Amino acid sequence: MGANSKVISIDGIKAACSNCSLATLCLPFGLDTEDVDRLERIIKRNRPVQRGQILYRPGDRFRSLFVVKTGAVKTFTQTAAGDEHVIGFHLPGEMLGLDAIQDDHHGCFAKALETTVVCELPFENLESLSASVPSLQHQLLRLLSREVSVEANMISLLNNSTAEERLASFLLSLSERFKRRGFSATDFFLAMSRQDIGSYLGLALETVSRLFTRFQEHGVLEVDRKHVQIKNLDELKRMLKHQTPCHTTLGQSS
Amino acid sequence: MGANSKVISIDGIKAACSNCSLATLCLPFGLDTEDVDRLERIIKRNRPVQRGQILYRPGDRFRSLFVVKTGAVKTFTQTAAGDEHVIGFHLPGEMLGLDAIQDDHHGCFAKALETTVVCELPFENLESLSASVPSLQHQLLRLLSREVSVEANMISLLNNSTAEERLASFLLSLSERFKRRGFSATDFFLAMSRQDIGSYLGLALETVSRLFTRFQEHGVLEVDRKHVQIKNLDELKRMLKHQTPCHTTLGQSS
DNA sequence: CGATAATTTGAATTAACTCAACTGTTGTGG
DNA sequence: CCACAACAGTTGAGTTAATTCAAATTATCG
Repeated sequence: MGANSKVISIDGIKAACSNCSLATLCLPFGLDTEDVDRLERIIKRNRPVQRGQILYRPGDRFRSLFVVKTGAVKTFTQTAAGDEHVIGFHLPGEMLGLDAIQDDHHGCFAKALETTVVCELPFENLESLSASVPSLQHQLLRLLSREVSVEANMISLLNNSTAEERLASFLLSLSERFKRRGFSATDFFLAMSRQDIGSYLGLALETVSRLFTRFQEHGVLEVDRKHVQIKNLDELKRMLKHQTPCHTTLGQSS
Repeated sequence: MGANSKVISIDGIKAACSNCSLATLCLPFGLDTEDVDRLERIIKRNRPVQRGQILYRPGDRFRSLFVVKTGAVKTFTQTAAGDEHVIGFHLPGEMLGLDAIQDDHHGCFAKALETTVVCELPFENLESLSASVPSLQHQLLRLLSREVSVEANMISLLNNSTAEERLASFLLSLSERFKRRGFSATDFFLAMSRQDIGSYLGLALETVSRLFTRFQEHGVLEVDRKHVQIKNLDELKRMLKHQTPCHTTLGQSS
């Protein structure tokens, strides 16, 4: 950490927010060159996390926020009985750990769904830097606020939608998020299992499976295991038209 | 606004965070006397809002955060068809508007459920003050983070609980919140309708009504219209024991 | 006091769940 | 490289928790 930005670190990769394709989706958004430079100096670039590895677990001391650079992470809790409750999925450019600022400890698990690279932002440093960089403070507050909004949309989705609408909403959310990161909005791979999707959407995994089948039968999707192709984006959108509130931000997880 | 703290405003009431019984639940928490003083200077103390009045609506420019001093506020969206989806209930000491920082506009309605007094915190002032008062910045981030956690718990509740568990959780949340504000934890009045509760918990209002009846039959509650007495707190807690995650903060709204 | 709104209660319906069996995929060791 | 085990996903059938629709009852307010 704290390496001068001109020095190339041992593994040949530095944090380099300034070159990062995700910069406009991430904390550096709205910062000028000099401020990005200051931000870079506090970021730790971690080595890749392998599929199945845990980033943090409940009770862990909260030290850093994480941003997914590549790969995917799921956050979840576990009951005494041992079953998982998925809270969210985090794709490149999305931050995790925001819920832990509150009481200095993490309250859920974060696990890599595939080989994943994250940026680590030591929170104490971030906080003190924010105090002297107004645009960084603002962006941090915006990120938190965005998380609140996104979760409120999720609550609304769970309260007022059928299984079909939930899955449609989930797929559209993924589509949007991939698109914004420069990937195809209609052809992508799911990093998570049917079980995970079901847990996230409050549905039985069998229901998720049946819905994939039905969507395919109706020509909305082409599904082959983890590979999803959206064949009729409009129809997918139409599925949740009627329950749209005032101004919708599709229920995404981070 | 910006009145010198020694000057008594026209209606004889000043913001007076320093004397406020809610200070430890609110933004001043953790601030020293001098910093609280600075905070007070940017707070607008508004006249009471009557039952049914709107504090803000979707599309309104976001200018201020609000803290409920007395009374109760509900936040909700409305579909094109005109039905409400309740997002949360806000009791004394709880903040609202945090979701609007994100895009500078409110995304939901905030309506007083009864005669309510709120403190208004102009966000621009709050933000610039935060930059120079580290403990205020920290407390603001904590509040946002807390909101994220609370909403995550709500999502978990909606995903994994029966109607009975949801209502039990809701009542326990109210109980906790009243208790912390120095009111009775077992004897209180509901500011919201069965309809509102149902909308908030993702249940039909008839289901809520039936559950109140059942809880009463089982000796858990004594219910008379809006008046609720918890007769068996332990039993209420037992209802959601089995689904408890790692460390539970009961699903409250703010 | 009468009208409108809120709540309760009943009966029938249904969306999603659970349980169960089967199929396909992936990874491992002989 | 194949066999087998373990896991992930699909499909079917019966069950159920909560819903919807409907009616009756009880507050609330001008």
